[in-house]
Amino acid sequence: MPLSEEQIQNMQRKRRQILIAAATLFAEYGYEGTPVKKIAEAAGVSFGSVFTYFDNKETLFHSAVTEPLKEFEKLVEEIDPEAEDVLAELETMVSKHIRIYASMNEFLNLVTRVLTHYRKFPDTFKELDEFHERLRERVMELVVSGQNKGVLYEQDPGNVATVYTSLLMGMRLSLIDEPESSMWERLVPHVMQIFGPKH
Amino acid sequence: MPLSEEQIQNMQRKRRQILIAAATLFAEYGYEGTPVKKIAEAAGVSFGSVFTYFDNKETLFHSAVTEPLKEFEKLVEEIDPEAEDVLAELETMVSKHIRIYASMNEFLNLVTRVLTHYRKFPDTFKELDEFHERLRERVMELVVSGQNKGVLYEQDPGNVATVYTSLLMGMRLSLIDEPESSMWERLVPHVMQIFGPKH
DNA sequence: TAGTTAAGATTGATTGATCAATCATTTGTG
DNA sequence: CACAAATGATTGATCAATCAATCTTAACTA
Repeated sequence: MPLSEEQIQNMQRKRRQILIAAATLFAEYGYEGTPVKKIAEAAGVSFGSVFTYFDNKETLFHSAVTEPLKEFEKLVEEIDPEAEDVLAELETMVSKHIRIYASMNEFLNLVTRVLTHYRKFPDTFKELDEFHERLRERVMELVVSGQNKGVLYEQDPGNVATVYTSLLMGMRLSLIDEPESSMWERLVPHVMQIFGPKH
Repeated sequence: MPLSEEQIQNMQRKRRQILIAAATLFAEYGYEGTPVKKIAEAAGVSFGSVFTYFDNKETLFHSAVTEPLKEFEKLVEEIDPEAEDVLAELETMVSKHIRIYASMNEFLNLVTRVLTHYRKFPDTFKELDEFHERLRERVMELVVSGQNKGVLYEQDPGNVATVYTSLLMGMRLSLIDEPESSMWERLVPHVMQIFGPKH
């Protein structure tokens, strides 16, 4: 009657496959634009099986967006607001973020869909917004520290953080057909300007 | 047999009403998420009439996105790369753009949908991309002029223009539930930093 | 060990709803 | 009357979700 360890692992793998296929297709074709049938095919699973793993299409969408988000939590934690050399810490952060935003085209497309459709996916939007707020908070702390240490010009740190995170999302949209990561790298010093470094 | 002047005007008005309703609904619910029936209702027109004005739903979408774009052409033309006082010209431009981007939530949502779905709407995407390129070009010329005059620090002008237009789009996404225009206004000096003004 | 049972996962045909597009009919106008 | 615009019922396609039937396997039995 109970499932064996192997069966449980198989089911977990299946669930992951469905999520991956869903994320890819939702990112490419949008929520209404991707039939569950297609997700099932891409995941190598029968149509019916999708509904044994997820109550309905909406739940699947929510999970496909929010579960990968956990992977990105370390992006927030890696920022050290207590860093001695604030400018170096900022440059490391920007460089890392740029590289990730450049490479996560698919997932960020998905995020964009939720943002532009936030009335339709309020719960999903809320989780994204909370993540964004945590990131913004950390950046803000680092900016405050830099201003106190005198290595950054005085500006409203909240606004600086807002402009920074906005710029990351905006670059993802503007360079949407620009997979060339080197183009992105070249923008790092320009992004740094936002923080008002004293030269 | 020929239509009277009044009839022609009525038809043109009807066409405009359909386009306005379509833009609003497409922006809110996306392409697949808005039935033609709903557009017809919102425009105060019968279902069948939509198809006497537009061949099909795709054509209607394309027109709803690209026709309002003509209104924005003056945003590009208003930038004067020959301006004496480059810093003042830049600040005027940024202020104007911020105000417009803050107020055009609906239309820019629509634009974002095309960008994230550019494989599905290649022709529409192309027109948006061309507009973006014209804007970027003008900004670049102004930056070059500012650097030659010595009022801006030397940076790659192309990159500066890219970062600027990216930031505008990104702010629209980040502040998606922030209709408060005053929040946007406060970001003007931060955006100016991108251009590297000498103080 | 082989055979039996039952719990639970898997499947895809079916159902009912929704949609874009068509088209025969009606309405309005010169 | 003649022509063109306007209408909405109809058509055929597509979709999410359900569900009865099938398969898989752990647990039990002799």
